[in-house]
Amino acid sequence: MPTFQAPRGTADRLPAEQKYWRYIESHATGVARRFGYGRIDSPMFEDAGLFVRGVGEGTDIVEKEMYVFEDRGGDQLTLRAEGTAPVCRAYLEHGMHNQAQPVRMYYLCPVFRYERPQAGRFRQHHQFGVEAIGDGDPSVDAEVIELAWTFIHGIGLSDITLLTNSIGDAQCRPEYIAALKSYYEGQTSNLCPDCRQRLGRNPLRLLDCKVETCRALGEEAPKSVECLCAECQIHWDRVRSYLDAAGIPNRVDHRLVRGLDYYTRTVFEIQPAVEGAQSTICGGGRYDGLIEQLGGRPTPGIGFGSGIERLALNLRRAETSVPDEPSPRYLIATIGEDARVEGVRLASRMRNAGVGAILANGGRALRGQMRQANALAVAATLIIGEDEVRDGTVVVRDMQTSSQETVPVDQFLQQAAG
RNA sequence: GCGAGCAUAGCCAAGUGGCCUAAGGCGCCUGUCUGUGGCACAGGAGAUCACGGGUUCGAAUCCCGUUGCUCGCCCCA
Repeated sequence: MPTFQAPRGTADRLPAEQKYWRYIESHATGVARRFGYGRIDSPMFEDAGLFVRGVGEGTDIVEKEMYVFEDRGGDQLTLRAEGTAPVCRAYLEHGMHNQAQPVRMYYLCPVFRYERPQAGRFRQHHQFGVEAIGDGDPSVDAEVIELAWTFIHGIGLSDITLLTNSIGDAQCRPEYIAALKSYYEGQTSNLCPDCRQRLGRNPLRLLDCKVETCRALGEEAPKSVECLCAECQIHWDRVRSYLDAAGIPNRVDHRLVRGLDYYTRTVFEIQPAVEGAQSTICGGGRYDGLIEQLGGRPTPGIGFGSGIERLALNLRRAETSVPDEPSPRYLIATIGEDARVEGVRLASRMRNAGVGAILANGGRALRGQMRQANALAVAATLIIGEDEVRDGTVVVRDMQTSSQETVPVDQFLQQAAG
């Protein structure tokens, strides 16, 4: 017999860990609602071209991480590789520019990338993300960042750092990159081999290299916020002052650059205090060129994505207390076949009345059924034997106090439902 | 895509070439207790020792390959 296991980089989410997910999701939807964001669910797969165009041809995601397949009709499709491009596609497809701007949306969905799995990284992971499309005002930047901050604080992760930066726009970024390049070109002998490669392809990436000598060079390198054009400068100053007004502490990190091509101006990340390679739990930024890139009129937008697996990992690490999933309070134990029938009847009536009930494994002696009640940690066990069947009663045993009383079935139902 | 470590029952694990037809613990099931849990005691089920090949009289144990997992790099959430 062949055996199967979950595909590499994927994981079963077992009942025992569901509480973390329910907890995170309910906080996410709650925060989104308070900020006025409406939920959007887009398809799990899209036209492959959407991501190629949206995320950028040279990015790792497009170059080597997308799940691309051809369907039976010959269309090239891609499992959702990222959250923002599909939302922008929907914005265009449904003419959302006719709604009040910005259009505020959030999503909670799986994302697929073909990567080497490791701590906090999977081939299928899940993101909570928001997008505010159609208004380039810096107050929207601050709003989105505040939403992220509020969300992560709300789930109980308080030892976190918000990093911000501005990487300019189509006007000023080329100049900045040129400045950066010429700075590093004078230092090539001090660069690590990786960085020498990056210099040609993606100079921004030199900034976040971890090699000691490169780090030192990065400290001295030209900073993007020093090369902003006038508009970007004003935008950046306002974002910062709005963040101050909202009381959101943040640290400007000149080395913060993001790997997706579409980012402009404001970029940000939230990091937990615990060191780890895959530590970023939230990342986002402004993408004012993306909608146009996808065939729409120039439309500003900003958003973030937050990895739920990483959030859950951090909740566990921080030993944050997370409420248990509600489970039935009652287990029904029966003795004999006649009682069994009554047990089935009672369970059914209870559930119809909105009361949770589990029928014990009837093949076992009462003793075994009681053990089961204990293992399932129910609040009370309902026992039905010959006497109870005859009298139309049920024994209600409180598992905590070990006290029990015999009550008429109807009376019990009324009490339990009320 | 690159580098490193690991792989024994559902989980944790002993075992480092021959009393291994594989210890122990958790969990599960049964009994002690004919209709009453948590404790204790007794018993039971559950393992092609990841897979394939090799070395050897003999392999869970040594070697090679494959697969998987974990960790790091790259990148990202």
